[in-house]
Amino acid sequence: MVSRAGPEATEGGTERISDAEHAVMEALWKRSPQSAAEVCDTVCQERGWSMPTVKTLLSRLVQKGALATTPDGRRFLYTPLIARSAYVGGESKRLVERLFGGRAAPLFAHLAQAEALSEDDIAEIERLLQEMKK
Amino acid sequence: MVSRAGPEATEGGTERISDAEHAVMEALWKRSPQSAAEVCDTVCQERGWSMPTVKTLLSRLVQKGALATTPDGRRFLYTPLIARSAYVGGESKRLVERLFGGRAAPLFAHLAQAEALSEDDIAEIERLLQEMKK
DNA sequence: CCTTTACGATTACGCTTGTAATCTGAACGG
DNA sequence: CCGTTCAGATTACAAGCGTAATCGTAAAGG
Repeated sequence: MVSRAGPEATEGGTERISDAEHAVMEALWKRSPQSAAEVCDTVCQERGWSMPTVKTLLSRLVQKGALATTPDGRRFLYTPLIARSAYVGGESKRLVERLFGGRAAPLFAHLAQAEALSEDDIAEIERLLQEMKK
Repeated sequence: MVSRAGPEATEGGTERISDAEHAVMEALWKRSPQSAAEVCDTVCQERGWSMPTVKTLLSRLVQKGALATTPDGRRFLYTPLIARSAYVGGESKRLVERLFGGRAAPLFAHLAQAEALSEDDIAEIERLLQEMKK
């Protein structure tokens, strides 16, 4: 094939990862490489999917450049090409930008107000703040 | 009509608001009520949309129960039915859950690490923390 | 060898989203 | 009264997504 006219044929992980795809990525971030069957073991149970679904998602992620495949006998092993931290960072930034004009403090205020912060969270954040000030 | 057989026929804003729809909501959160034309004035410029697009988004939002309409002469005025803070809270929570296992501290750590926190942010967060501890 | 099986690849299909054109009916100008 | 115009409503349509069945083929077992 190779004739795919995608805008970023040769590039690393740029295209957006969907929600379902994200679940698959999580499995592979936890451990990699894994075969499709192994990924399914994890994910199919969590989300009630069937094998074909996982296959599709894996393929799409490969297409998007988010996963690499290594042949292993007659099957493939999948490995993430983008780091979890990069994904998480990107998503967080998107949210902060979309909802809080790019400022993180309002996000924090919101979480605080919504009582989405546990005691532990607060303690840890304080610790982080201390650390940052040094 | 009232015959909408959605799972939450009588409820406030439950259904998910898409990205494009969100832009429209923002315009109406900033000021409301507004007519379609007024919303378009704001949004069409920001996002390069045309009037019909805005109309569609407004309709979908009404369908979803996110906007109310008030007849005003031969047109409608649109008013948000869900508060911005509710939306923002929901989205934030979704993100924290999806990406950080529901704990906010890791999100914070991430933002800190990514240097997405300005001096001001940090100062304000400290202030908020102080307040919360009281 | 030939059949079963276990893969990845291909195809499918309905839903949502982004973006918009067209239709229809009411108001307003003459 | 009648045509023009300006609303909302209806329809459109391609792309992305969630979910999956089917196909083709290579391995593995008898």
